[in-house]
Amino acid sequence: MTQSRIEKACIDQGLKMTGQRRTIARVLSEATDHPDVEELYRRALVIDAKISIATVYRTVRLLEERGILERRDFGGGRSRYDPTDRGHHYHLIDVDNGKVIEFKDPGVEAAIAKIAERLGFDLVGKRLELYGRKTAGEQARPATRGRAAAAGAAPRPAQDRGRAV
Amino acid sequence: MTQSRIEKACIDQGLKMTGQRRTIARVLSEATDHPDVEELYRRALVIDAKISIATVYRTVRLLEERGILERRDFGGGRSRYDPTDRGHHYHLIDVDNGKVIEFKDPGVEAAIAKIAERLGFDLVGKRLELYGRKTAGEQARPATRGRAAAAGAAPRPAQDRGRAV
DNA sequence: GTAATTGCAAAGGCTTTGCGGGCAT
DNA sequence: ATGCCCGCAAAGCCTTTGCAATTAC
Repeated sequence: MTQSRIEKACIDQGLKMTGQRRTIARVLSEATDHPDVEELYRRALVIDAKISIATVYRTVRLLEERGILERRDFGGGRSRYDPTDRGHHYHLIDVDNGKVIEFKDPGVEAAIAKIAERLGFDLVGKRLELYGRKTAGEQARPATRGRAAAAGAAPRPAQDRGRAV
Repeated sequence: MTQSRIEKACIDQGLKMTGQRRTIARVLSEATDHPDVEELYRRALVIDAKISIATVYRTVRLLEERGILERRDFGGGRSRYDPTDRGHHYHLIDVDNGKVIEFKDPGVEAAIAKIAERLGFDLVGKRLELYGRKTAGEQARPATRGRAAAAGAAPRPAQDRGRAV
């Protein structure tokens, strides 16, 4: 079995590679969405039936501190994770199905830089999230919700009344 | 005693005005920052020494549902509240002291609209937050931290390792 | 060999909620 | 009068943590 993308990043960072970390690294490497810890745990369980969720929490935190992961908060009370090596991008969340679309845009980039300068600040971080629904005409059928769709696309948990915009 | 700005909004919404709601409405009307529930509770206690924090939670939630307040999440695990009648704006958080600066900008506004159109979405919400520090030269002295500064400007709680960007 | 890591379960922080009594309309 | 609201304390949810056993280097 070849070494996963994130595992390589861990090794580059000099992290001690345990079986659990390798498992989590693999799950993260294979993900194309923005899973939360619970979902990472579920996926990890498939590979290692006795991994603990505490380990998942500890690992994502470690990876975040090492700059391998970025923690995101799309509302809903749970943090979601995004491998840094996917490059800088923003997110558009489809409110009908929770799907997250990534995008870049030099226009906003420029506008943001100008704002920071105008206000006299050096940016250390920025967050831009758009929430919307497909424009009528190409409206997606709000998928029949038998079982919650693959997480990362899951409808918001009860705790969330709407979203903090 | 004249009726506060937020109290008027509550009445317009047909809400039953209890003493506690009037208190919270007043606190919200007088705030110029983005307090969290704990801070609202502290301020409300000055006016009504026996108000309960549960009531504050219930009230901000109600006001949010009625569109009188907007819930914001600047990281740190607590929601912060922003009266809707202040108008649409974005936020720049000074990472050195937690202060929140509000701003508007037609440039980003336009860029965002263009992005939504390009992706084929109708926006129902958006979030833009910038995190930065004052540009060197006009660098603010990182205030001596005896007691936590007025909340809404409080340094992030321990739970927060950095910020979900 | 030794310091770091893991699993488990308990604890923590923020928020919600069940319940009996009280209050606005 | 009565349905909504309040305070209290307990519970819920996500996340962290203490501890003893285990593991990577």
